[in-house]
Amino acid sequence: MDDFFNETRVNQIDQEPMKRENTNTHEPLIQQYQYPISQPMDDFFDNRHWQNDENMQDSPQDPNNQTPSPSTSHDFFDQQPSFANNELSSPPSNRREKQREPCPVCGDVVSGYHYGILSCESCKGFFKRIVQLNKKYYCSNNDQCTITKTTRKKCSSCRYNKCILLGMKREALRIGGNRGGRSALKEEYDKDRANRKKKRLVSSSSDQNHNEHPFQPLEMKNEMTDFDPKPANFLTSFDSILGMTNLDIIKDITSSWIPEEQVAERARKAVEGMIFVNKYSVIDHVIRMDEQVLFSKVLWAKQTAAFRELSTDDQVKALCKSWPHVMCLDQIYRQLWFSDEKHLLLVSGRKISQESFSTYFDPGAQKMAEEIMRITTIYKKLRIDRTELICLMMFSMFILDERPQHQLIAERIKSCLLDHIQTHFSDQPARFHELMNAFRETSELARIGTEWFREKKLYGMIPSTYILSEVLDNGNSLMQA
DNA sequence: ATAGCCTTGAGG
DNA sequence: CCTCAAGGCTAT
Repeated sequence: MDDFFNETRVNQIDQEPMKRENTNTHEPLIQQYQYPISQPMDDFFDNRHWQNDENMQDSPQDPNNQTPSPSTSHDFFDQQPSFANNELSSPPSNRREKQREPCPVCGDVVSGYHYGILSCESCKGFFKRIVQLNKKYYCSNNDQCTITKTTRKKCSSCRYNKCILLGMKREALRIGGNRGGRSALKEEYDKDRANRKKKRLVSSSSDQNHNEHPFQPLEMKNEMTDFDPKPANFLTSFDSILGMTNLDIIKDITSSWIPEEQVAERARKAVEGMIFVNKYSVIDHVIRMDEQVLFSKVLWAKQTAAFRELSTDDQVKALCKSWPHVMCLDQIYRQLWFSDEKHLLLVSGRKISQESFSTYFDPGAQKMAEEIMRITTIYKKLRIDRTELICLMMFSMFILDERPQHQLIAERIKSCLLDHIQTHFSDQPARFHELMNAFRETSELARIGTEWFREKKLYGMIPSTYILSEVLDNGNSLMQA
């Protein structure tokens, strides 16, 4: 079963990597709508060519196109890769860049691009083994292990998860095991190299890049300029939320938000050519899209000062714990701003009417879909605005971890939300509590969703080739009652 | 199983 | 030619 899915996904990589067209034409319109209820977007969206995906083109695509990966600061400068003996024959800047990169996974010395990211030899070999031999590992520490050069042998499960989350791609392994030649990911690597070069120029000309954070996605600069640049009046980048006002924080997390249309574009590419054959294929379809949604949320989060408060490992852990919440809130966001009360709107734009839930979904998924519809109406009644929803999503990423640092950030986000409400809804003293009540219901749904996901996985209906499945299926203690 | 070093080979 | 990211080999 796994093999079957492996095959289908692996096959896609030999094709040309996906090219992103600029699809940003609608988003400014969308973002103007702060109040979904009074300004329904349905008309606007109903005539879109992508609203139903019957007419999918069969152009090649890369479902894992989104490649988070780090670039770093750090102090491994003095180490020399032992294999860099051809040093003199290559462009010096390029070489030097590689030398000073710590491996994002373990901190060892980077030897080049491997399976999608810059990494060291050992992590390259590790990832290759895992994928080639189709190994499965389990963590006895609730997927909470920290991976460093010295600890990397201790927990293969956490190491592998970290590889995946940082952007290593199983598909980068060749099907036939052919040696030599160029990587299928060459274009990505070239882009990333260009970005790093640009970034180095910028940081060396302006200031020390002492505030560089190690958890930066590959091509992030590109992504964000392609996507949704922060408004010109908000150019400050903060080191820490400690030095920011609540308003700064709100601006920071809302301006990095990746527009729905661009998430949709990515999700559609990921399911191009797939058809709904049966209920299982719907699960497959939805999960494949959700993977893209999640990547977008990761990109978003990593742009924000609040999330950057955490170490790389804590960021990974935070995502592992909160992804069901994030996905629920994102679906609610989609329902509120882009759908109507009668349909569940998938991120691809496909609509599923409430009456046909039972046709498309198994009973568990049906219950969840219905819950989404119900909880959406609660938020709708409250007339939640975009800022509030985005704050709640950020809040959910911290509140599930009991450690003091996480709780502190969660509290801060909460106070931002409170501020926002007091400023814009001063006539509604109960609004904050009502929102938090709705959030509690959303959390309960996320818990149910997690159980559903586990069950499906147990029955082999969610292949472990999915990142969602492999990396993020570990939020055991999701709920505080 | 790990990780350092070696070999390959398409594309520049 | 050369590069460099894939796969391979092997002592630990």
